[in-house]
Amino acid sequence: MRESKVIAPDLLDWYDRHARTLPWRVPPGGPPADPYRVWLSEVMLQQTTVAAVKAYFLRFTTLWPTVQALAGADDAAVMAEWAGLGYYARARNLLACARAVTAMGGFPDTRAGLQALPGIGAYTSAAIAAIAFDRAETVVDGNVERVVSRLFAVQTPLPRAKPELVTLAETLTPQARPGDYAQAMMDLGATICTPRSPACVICPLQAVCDARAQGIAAELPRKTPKPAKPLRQGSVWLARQGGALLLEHRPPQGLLGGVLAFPSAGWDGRDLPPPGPAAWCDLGAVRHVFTHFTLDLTVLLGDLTGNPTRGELTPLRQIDREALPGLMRKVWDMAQPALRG
DNA sequence: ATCCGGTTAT
DNA sequence: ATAACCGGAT
Repeated sequence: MRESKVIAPDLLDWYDRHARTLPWRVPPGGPPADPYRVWLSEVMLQQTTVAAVKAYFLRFTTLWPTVQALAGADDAAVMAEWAGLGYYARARNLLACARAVTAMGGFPDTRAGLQALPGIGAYTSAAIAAIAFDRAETVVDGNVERVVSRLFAVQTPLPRAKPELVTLAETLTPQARPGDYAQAMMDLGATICTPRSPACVICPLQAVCDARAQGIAAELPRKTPKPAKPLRQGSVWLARQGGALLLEHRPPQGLLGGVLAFPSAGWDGRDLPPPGPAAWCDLGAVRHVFTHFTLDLTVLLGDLTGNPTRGELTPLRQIDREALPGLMRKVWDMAQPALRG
């Protein structure tokens, strides 16, 4: 059992003096912000920095001041305004969510109700419930994970530590001012308890921070090193004869087992020669990321001058792109200009 | 060149 | 359980 901590009073005092002023924020201590603006900003903030979001938020709220207005917008207009922000599934979910909310007469005011909406997951539902509806939900984003892992000097590496960090974070959430508290945690993570060099000397929580006491704040949270993906290289042959290309079924076991593919070699443990005699023309390389490695495959096109040694000649028009694995689709796509010209 | 980060689909 | 989705920061 870990020692419990009380941080909300000190953190809220700090927030009252140092809260960032942001277009979607209201000042600390006052009534909560408009749920529409909280939702819109939180969705934009998913995987995206505050600096990048500001201009988009202003533009969206000018164009569409309410969720009803946004619900009535053309899909294409919203996609166009979102352009440049990235992760475009967010924009599609944004519209679906705006329409659902409009149909139900307004935003749900509970975390569960919010999380049932498109594009709203564990983080965003808690953030809206806390910030817009003053509910004592615990908001855990990357900032909070970092702050909590340091406060309690959690040595378990992420992502395995996630459930432990959520549990610890829940013990810290106050009943009073949960919205300001949530924003304070994120501001602390963004401005003081930063990933690289945390400013512990000016941190309002330095006195209760275990990592600070142990001098390991900058080393936390630990992360399981992503298995370094080695780069492998190989060749794939587009062996042409008349209007047909050589295709083969890969060996039933192992990588891409049993799927249709253009003959290839050099990257999957097999080191085979070209599937027939031809003068090969280098079309360039396709890159494909597998679970354990990144593959650069050199695409070679040639007209067979003799019998193929493996595979089956398949008429071009009979080749179904959708029947190929992703890697081979990339190869197919790259070859299109050459196969026409 | 590498790190960072929520949600959804698979 | 994990990969796909993108752009910005370091």
